[in-house]
Amino acid sequence: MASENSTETKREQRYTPAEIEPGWAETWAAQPDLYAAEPSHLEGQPNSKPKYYVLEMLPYPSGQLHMGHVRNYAIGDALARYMWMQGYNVLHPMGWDAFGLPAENAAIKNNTPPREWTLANIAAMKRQMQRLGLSYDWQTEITTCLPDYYRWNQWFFLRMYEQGLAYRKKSKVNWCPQCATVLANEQVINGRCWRHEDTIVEQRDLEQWFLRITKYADALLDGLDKLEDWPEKVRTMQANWIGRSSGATIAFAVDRLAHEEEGTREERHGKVVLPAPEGWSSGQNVAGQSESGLNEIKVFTTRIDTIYGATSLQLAPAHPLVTEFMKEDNGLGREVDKLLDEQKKARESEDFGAIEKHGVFTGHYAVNPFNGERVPIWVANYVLTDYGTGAVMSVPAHDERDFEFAKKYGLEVRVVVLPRRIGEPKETGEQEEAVLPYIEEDSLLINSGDYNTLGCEEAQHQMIAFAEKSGFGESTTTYRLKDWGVSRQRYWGTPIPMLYCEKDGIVPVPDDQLPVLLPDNVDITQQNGSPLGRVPAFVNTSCPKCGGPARRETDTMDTFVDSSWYFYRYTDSKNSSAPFDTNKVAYWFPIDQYIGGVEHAILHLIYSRFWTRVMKDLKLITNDEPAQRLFTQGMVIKDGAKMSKSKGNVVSPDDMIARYGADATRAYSLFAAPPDRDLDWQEDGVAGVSRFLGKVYRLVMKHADAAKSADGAAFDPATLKAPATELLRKLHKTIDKITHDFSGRWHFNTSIAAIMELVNEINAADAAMADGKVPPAVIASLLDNLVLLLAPLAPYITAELWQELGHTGSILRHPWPVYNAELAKEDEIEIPVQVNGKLKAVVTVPTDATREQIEHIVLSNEKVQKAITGKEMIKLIVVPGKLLNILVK
RNA sequence: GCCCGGAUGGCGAAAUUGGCAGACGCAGUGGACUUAAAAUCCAUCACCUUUACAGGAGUGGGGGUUCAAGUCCCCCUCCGGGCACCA
Repeated sequence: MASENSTETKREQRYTPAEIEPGWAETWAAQPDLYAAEPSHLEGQPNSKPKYYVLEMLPYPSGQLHMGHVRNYAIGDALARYMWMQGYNVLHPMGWDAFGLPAENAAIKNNTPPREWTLANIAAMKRQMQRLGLSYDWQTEITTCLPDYYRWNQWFFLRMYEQGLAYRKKSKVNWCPQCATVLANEQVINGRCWRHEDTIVEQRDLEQWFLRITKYADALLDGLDKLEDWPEKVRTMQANWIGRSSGATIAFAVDRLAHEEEGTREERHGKVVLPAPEGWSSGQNVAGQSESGLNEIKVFTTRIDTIYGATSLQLAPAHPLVTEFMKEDNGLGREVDKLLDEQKKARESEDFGAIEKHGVFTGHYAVNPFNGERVPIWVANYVLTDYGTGAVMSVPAHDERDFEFAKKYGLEVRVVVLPRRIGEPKETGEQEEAVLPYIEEDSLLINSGDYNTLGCEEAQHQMIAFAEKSGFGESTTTYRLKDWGVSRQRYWGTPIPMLYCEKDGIVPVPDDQLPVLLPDNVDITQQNGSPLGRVPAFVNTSCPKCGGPARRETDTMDTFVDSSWYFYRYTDSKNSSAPFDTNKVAYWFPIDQYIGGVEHAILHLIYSRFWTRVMKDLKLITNDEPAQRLFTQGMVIKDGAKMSKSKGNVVSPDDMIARYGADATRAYSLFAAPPDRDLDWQEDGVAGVSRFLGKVYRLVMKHADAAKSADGAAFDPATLKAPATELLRKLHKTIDKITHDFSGRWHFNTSIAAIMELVNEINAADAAMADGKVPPAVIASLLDNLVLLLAPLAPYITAELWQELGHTGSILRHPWPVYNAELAKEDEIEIPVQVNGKLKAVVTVPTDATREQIEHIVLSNEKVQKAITGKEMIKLIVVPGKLLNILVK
């Protein structure tokens, strides 16, 4: 009988997450208000709490959470729970980035409509999230593929159209043959599609809708400086992507007479800078002579100060003037075709930095407006068509690429800038060769007419001013950033709310006709353009202006439109008359903490910053930036590689939950590495964390009755003795540490390690607690606080134990433990003693010992004595509270 | 090529300001409990020499500053990520 009883007790105290967790998950799901924020209108009322908006990036509903999600959400959830316990009004929402190509692919493959497939996936993933015990307020949930969300995409698009920020143009665009659609520049990585690493993106001439993100290029770049709480890495990546560079555009007149004087192109192979022809003079207004635009070549340069050293011009093979020249010269045409081909190959190769420079002389000359010299015009494969003007002035002496090119083709290298330290310009040729190309800007000009002896920077100012005054040039800023192409020739996206009327041309859909609904039952194939174009009932409509027949735009929007503003919608997700209430956004924004993967550093994070600035200009919001702080967590890897189906190293969250429980799975993802670092998933480690949770469970269960017997009474610290004092000291040191971890570095791995230490120490005093040597009030304090400290990291077990400790109500609403410095104070500290820098002993001294007392204790220590006997003491270094170092000889 | 990370036991990692390197956990080894297993608990181990005591080396490599360096300075190697003929 007795033995059966004890078996019973043992079973009861065994930690079995499978018995604890599902019940709580159900309880929580049945309380929709549990994680709801207080409404923003309570702000300013007595007792109103400070707001805290913590957000994890919304997932694409693929159907399955992966460990990367789990890690991301475990971090956000821990923070949300901690902030609740700290008394904040927390907004912690979740939603679904539900448009996108995988739904269409699944539709083609499984014959399931994208909508059905997507909604089923959402339901499945939502169940997984609830099983993980994540504290989302599902009442604010958003699903971007539903009309009540995407109608606002259309609404914003119309506002941008009104502002001239959305426009249609024909241009070369990136086309992924796999996706059968156009891609934005941001979605092309090394010439390949961001979804299909092996697929080379083609260039196609198409008419497309663009959003004028370039208008905000300066604002987006300058704004980065204020985002101090964003990772440096992300800010750098965005700055590089925007790629601002300032310089000047200078027009060189084309002298098309030259070749008539001097034989064939090959014979004149442009090695020499010819003297200026009659009638050309420095500073001549060449722009005025141009009619077709083909009588001049505009070059963009950041180094106008080196223009006297320009010994040729280099045009991109696709430059209009080159096309012109090719018409007159078949030989040139063939060579240019080769260059074009090389450029295409370069775009498609893995590392296009390695391409060899080639070029061909056109046989024509242009005139340098500064010194009137004729310089040969070349075509070169390293000149890009779509950056700057598609033409550069080549200054071999002061540019690495130009130097390499000039050496190869025997073009003149003319030095026009010298380091300040070289006072004597007449260096020997060899020495000059050795330092070329010389690209430093902290230098002086030579061989540059009126500008000799000026510093580079000063020369740049003066030369630009002269060019502007003379009308052949101007100060120019260029960007690498291009406007955002948002048209997609796919079905599963937001219809672009535009019409084409024969009479009125492009006509926007009026607001009162929104949303333009995405039709169901569409035949999705990836041939012959947009699937919507094959739905007559969708395409054919009437013009709101003239009432005549009109055609709808059949392209849909890039899915990155959806995620550009979704976090605003959470604050007012049910609003049917506006995307959101401006006042609600004003209360919640900016997001206090945004958490997600670094892979969105350029895509989502730059688009949403752009959208925020547009919305501010539309007076919808008042914040400049969406998120105050950004955190990018590391990847979850397995066996040193990113988890992927093809590698067969995928660990399923469901599997982990089934075996170890959601708490252990989550806690392990926080314990195994600091959150910003990559995490190598080791199942033994999950088992270890599970063992730790079991220890906590048994510890609390064993002493819960003792704790409850205190009945809420406080203890008097003055009456306590060891081990109670020591346990309380450890407890308060742990409280201090974890509170710091949450507010600062987020090293939850060390937070959990600290709780492990605490548990180990309490366990070591198990006998004393069982014998009643520790007052019940102290036991209650230890266990209550232990559970509270663990609550943000392991919600299920702490909810269970909180109840077992006799508490009612959600542990989330219980205040975070308060650190008591008095209880944490040490009576004695251990001080390491070094002799000549080598550790010889560790001595224990009272915390309040004087320097003399410490020296006395140390010098009378046996081990120290042994180490210094017979030697002469030179110096004694005492670092109070830290260390003591004796130098002997 | 340029910019940002990183390199610490068999493994994941810790060391917040220059002050006991390796906390915490995993794995390993030995033991207790058990008919047995699971679960749990205790001990042990972290590299070299040594049975032990003890000693030595040691935070990717080389140099430097300092009483003292994983931490600061200089040079180099390797790994990860980003950018890349951007004029």
